[in-house]
Amino acid sequence: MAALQPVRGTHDLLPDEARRHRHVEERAFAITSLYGFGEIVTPIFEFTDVFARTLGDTSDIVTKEMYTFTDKGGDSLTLRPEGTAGVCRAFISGGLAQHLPLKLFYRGPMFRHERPQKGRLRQFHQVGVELLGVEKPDADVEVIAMARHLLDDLGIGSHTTLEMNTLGDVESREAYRKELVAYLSDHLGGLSEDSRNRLAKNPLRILDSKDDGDRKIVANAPLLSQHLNEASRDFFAKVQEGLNALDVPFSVNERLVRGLDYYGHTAFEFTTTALGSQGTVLAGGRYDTLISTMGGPQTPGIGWAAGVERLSMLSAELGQQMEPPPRPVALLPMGEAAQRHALKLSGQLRRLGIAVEMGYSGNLGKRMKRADKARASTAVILGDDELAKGVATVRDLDSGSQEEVALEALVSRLRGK
RNA sequence: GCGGGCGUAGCUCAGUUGGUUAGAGCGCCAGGUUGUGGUCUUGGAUGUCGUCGGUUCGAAUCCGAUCGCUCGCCCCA
Repeated sequence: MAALQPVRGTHDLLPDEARRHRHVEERAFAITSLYGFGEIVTPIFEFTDVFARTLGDTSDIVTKEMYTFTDKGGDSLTLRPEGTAGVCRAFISGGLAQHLPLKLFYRGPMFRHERPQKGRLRQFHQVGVELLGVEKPDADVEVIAMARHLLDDLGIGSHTTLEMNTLGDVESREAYRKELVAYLSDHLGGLSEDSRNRLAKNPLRILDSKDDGDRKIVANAPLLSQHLNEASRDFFAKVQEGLNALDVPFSVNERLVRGLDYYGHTAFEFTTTALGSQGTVLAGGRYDTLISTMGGPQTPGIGWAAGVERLSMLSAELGQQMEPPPRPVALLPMGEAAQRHALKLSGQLRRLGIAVEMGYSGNLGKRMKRADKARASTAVILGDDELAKGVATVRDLDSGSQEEVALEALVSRLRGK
């Protein structure tokens, strides 16, 4: 037990859990397909710069959570902590600008070196989307509605709520930032240590602080919404109108600030109370400056990412039933001639799309037991007696009734089941 | 990175104020039924009591360290 342990914060997915996990990914893929998204697969590691430059020098991800290592060639590489930076890098290196607008879906493992908790692992999985090349608020509406659609599809829609905010465009944000810093500087003494550190680097984050002292100060702080220029205000209004038109409920949370530097305009977050303190289930926002910052052509983007483990836990806890895998037919050959015959039969049946479970060894009783455990619907007993008569015994495992069926008729008989 | 709780069989857990051979249920294996499962019944196996060290005549039990899990903080999916 102590000898061989998985690396801290990593987790094996055994078949039952893996199935649920896969279900989430497949539904996400299916739903996003309905909106015209196609899958992109990017490497799980990139040059460290890809993340360090884009996520922001002050983000927690960059300062303390990255899995960074030096490879044999001396390059600094990092296991991807999130998906957007890699997708944008692929967009630039692949010269995809000529295919805009681009709707991309991705899924796969992400890595963050932090203290594991319920719904938080060091290797975890996300599904996410990026819509590139559309600067109009229609894109925001579509992408957010799609997120709602997915959560509903997974049966957790009623347990999640959508909060949104706008961070405005660069001009609005800079103007606000100045005023916020001025206000907070006047109240420096009351701020927590964390927040004092954030003041110079990323003051907007202080709005989101959970520290009581900070909250009191923040309560009277100037609001971003009052510093939005007309374009930013108009943009946010259009997003809200669109969501209303689609009957996607939301509330505006002025203190919602995303953790990564590249966001502007729309920021949103679907949260739940059913997962302890890890309440965020799906989150995203607009990033119109990211690609150009990375050295690509000025290209607007909006996207979101969702934690597969969190979605999977939620759908499990809320009792959404998984479709069980198909029930197999169990073949129970007794004797060598029967074994050969059953082997052939298993091949035929499987090629017809019928699941087959073949007992590897043991007497009939043991094989029956295994057939039962495999949830087989039917057991086909093939012994020397039967073979000599040119028949097989077909037993219905639910009713317990059985009959002899001619070998020639066996395949069509089992197919009919 | 910081704080609290917890590590006993494959799983869920019990184990009295330290006292001899460490228990239950479930699961697993075998018999009852040498070719008939799911029910029933009888029996059986399985533990470096997370690890290392300390206190003690004696430690699963007390102390320390360490590893892991877990909950919360920070932050996030």
